[in-house]
Amino acid sequence: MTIQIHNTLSGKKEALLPIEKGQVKLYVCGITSYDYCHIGHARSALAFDMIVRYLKYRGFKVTYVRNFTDIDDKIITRAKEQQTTSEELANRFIVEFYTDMDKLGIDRPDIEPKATKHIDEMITLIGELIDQGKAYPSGGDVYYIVDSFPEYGKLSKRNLDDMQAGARISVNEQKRHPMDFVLWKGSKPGEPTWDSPWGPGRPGWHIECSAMSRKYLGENFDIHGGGQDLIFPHHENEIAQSEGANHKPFANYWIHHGFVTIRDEKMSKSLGNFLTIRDILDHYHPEILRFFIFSTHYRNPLDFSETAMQDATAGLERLYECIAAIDALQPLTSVADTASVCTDKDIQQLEGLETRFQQAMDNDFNTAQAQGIFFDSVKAINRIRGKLPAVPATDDLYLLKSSIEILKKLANIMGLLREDAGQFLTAKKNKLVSEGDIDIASIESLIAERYQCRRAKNWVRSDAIRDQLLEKNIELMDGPDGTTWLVKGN
RNA sequence: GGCGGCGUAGCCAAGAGGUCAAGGCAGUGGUCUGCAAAACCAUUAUUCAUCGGUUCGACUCCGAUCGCCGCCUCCA
Repeated sequence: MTIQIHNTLSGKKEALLPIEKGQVKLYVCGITSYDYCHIGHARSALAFDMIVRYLKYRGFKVTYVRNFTDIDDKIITRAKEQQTTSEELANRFIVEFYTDMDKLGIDRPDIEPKATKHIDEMITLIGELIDQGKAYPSGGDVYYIVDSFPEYGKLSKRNLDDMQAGARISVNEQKRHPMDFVLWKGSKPGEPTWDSPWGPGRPGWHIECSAMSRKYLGENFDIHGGGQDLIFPHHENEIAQSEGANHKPFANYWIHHGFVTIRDEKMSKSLGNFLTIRDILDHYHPEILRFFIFSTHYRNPLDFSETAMQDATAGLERLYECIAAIDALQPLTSVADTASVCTDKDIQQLEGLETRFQQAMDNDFNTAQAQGIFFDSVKAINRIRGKLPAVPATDDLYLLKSSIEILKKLANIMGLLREDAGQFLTAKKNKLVSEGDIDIASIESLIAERYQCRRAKNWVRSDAIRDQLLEKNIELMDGPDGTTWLVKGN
């Protein structure tokens, strides 16, 4: 069974057949570094983190390149506002980016090139395009001749005529054709600048990815990815530049993930409806964000809301509760000749876990379906656990423990279930207590008092204590081993 | 206006030409409990926006209609 990937270029799912057997070369457009990252950036980083991990899990060697755009108009403008240099600003937000990525537990790509470190490569590439008559200098800028690339529009499925019908193409006297796009921008006084054969300036946005992907992955490589908003013009232009210069297919597969929306609208600075990664991480454990993001297929829009995050919290806790319960089973109590309590259905369910997971993930990285499979397994595990006698059969115990190990291994591809289950659950409790207006000592002392009341069958006082704590959002649970408690809410 | 996508139970969300339309949340019933809570188990769509067509058979393919979203300008 091969991995099927939805390829934006063909609009269809295709089997992943790398250029070099067993080796996948992946280029992903990273951030423009001028501000804190929002959850849309998180989705991008998380999606490709998952994809890379899955490819590795399936036995591929992966070379993963993700760039930093550290020079562009927004950076220059923002640096001016903050009375600093573009370089300082860009570097500062790269550090902040890493802080967020580390908190989310995202692995570093193999290569993370910065645009400003590859000006020479870009100048070389622009020179090649000019030599081939596919670009022209004009007024200190250099433009790409879109008419020189007959396949222009093949990725975004549009043609030059359609686009010109749209009224929003900016008029620019320097351009021969309104859709020609800039490869090199002449610099204005006070702007960061590099020397070039066409005068001082800086690179256009699209050229960096063509130049850097060629340097690190070659002229033709396997997968190129990014957000859906990059399809046009960014990736379309990259294709025009790279295939125009190299006369070879550029990326074989294009993967584009969907947006994170809020109230069904794309997050954007102009609408002011964006949330930064750290906004979220202030309130939610990183795995909750991951669980939420992977609860939908990567190409679909994902609507952020408190409710959705609460659902994600509940779902993730269900998984952790299951693990914690199995962790708590004592392996030494098992005896070989105890009868098994597992039904064939449960055994089949658990033994099929990894295969079913692979089938889901092979199908264009369907994490939503994969999560469903986790829950199927949890249900089977809980069902068995519920029937377990005080001295369970060795085989049953082994099945439970090994299923949990597989579950954790597979969930790890999405970066989930990495924590110790007990710690995950108590950490949350402690956090909630610290946010409330009662401390653990008072809770414990009231529970101790109630214990005495309950022994004396003083239900009135005992219930009063319970209600008193409930007002503070502390819920009591009487079990055979004493009373435990939790904090209501999320 | 052009192009692309989506519309599945109260909410979120998979699936896919033909046995029961995954799973999560919420709801309901049960186990447990002094009563609860939590947890666990069970259960919840004769139906997949609407209308036509293709087919022995469609939620899944085709066409139209309605609604929503995105791109066409920087954007993950």
